[in-house]
Amino acid sequence: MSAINSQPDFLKNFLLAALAEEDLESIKNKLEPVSFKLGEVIYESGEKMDYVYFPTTAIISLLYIMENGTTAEIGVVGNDGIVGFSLFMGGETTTSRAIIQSAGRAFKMKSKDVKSEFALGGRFQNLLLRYTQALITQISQTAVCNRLHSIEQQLCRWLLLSHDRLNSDKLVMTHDLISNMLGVRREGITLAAKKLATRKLISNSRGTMTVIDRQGLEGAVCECYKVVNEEYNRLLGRGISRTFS
Amino acid sequence: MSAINSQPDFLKNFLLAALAEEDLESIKNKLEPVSFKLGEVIYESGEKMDYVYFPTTAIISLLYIMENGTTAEIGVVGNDGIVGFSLFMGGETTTSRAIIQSAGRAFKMKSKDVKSEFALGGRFQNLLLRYTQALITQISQTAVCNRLHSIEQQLCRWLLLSHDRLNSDKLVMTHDLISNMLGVRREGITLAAKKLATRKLISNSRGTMTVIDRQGLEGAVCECYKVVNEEYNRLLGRGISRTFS
DNA sequence: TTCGTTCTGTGCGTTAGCACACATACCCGA
DNA sequence: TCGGGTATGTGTGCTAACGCACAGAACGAA
Repeated sequence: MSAINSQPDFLKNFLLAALAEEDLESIKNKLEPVSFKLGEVIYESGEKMDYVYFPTTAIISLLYIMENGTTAEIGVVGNDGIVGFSLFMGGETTTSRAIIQSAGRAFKMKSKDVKSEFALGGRFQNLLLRYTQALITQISQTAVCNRLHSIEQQLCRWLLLSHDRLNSDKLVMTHDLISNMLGVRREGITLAAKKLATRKLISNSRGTMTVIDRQGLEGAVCECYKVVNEEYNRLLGRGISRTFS
Repeated sequence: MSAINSQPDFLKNFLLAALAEEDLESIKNKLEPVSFKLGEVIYESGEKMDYVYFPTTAIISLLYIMENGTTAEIGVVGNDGIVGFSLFMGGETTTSRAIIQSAGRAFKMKSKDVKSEFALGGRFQNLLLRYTQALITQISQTAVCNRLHSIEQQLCRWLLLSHDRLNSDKLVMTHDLISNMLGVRREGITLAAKKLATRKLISNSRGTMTVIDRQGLEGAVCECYKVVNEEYNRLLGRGISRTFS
């Protein structure tokens, strides 16, 4: 699961890493590694889950699908969090789909095990609840951002959210994929991406976008990005952003 | 607190009403009635709360205020819920403001008491968590609705949300207030309201809007309204909608 | 190498929502 | 009863984003 001298892989997930040694003792044996491909659906709206997932390198989008098939992202989870809040919140299912936005690895844990650990009411429960509050902040900010900000600003936000959760500056994603996430037209993304490329903040080639000027992107993004990040920081004691730690 | 033959007032709050007799025993002595005026701010973004609130007749909006002063509603709470999830979720504060959208009454409970009841892990905890999940659904749907639907559809949704949480068909609210909630221009609301009035779904006079044809409104609203309502129903065993019980 | 597929760039015309301006109508308190 | 503040109805551009259509570029499998 890891090289002899390095930390165990599951500690790459910030939530798991935030647990104390004694909490991890009972949990680490219940974790199983799993890897995901781009576009894979982890769960479907209304479907019961058998597992929750602690991503390490994968990024998962929470997507809402309208009756007419159009989609919009409501939140994103990477190595900062956990996929499957409805299990410990008691609802069992949600109205959104969880889909792999960037291929990678995660650790899964059986629903039953999560529930029993959660019911103990200790640090694990506390951490999951605080994370869920951070996710609520992210979803709220998405609502606000959808209402009030331009596609260009939102694209910056989305690129930064992805960049924070990856090790690379190269983001493997098509304009079409991003447009589905942001709930806008593909052409809108092409246009916004070109503008950002002109300003030398990113470069843009078929199927990949590369972050060139991280600081520049942070200058171009709306306040939504920073607000969410500071809230993660406050709630979980550690930011996700590569720059504002 | 109530007439001799009628149920206690606090049971007008669905969450409290959903508790079993024995759960209420320890809680009801910790509730204090309070009444609110339109526009009153219950708590400010980042501010610690001394109380949570179980509304009975009041309606509270959760509002996000941008740096430039523009606002957008991320959720609404009436007799269906509780204001102050951040207390039991562990974050203590949120990034949004809670403001009275419709004057009325509520019961308040001390933070400390909520936390200790929550920590017992019984039905009270379960109910609060399920409610919070329902709120997440509402916030998510707001995000989606902001992205994909017209002002007219959103106005319908907002009128129905308010109508559900009131005893009257007469909603005391100006176009300006609504525009702040929906994060659009006042003129946009005026226009949309006129369209709805032309279709005889509502009537429109200075400072008040009256629901005339509830069913017609439900026909004009986007799917977002129904989705949230069904989710409340599923999670809390009872809908909020006046029609889809 | 070739052919089909996928991704990106671009150019329309159309619409929703914005900013600002202003007229009117209403309510309440002095 | 008479202002003055507040709420509403309209109009005129303007911009962002949309829907559609299509062309070229890059890629990948046969």
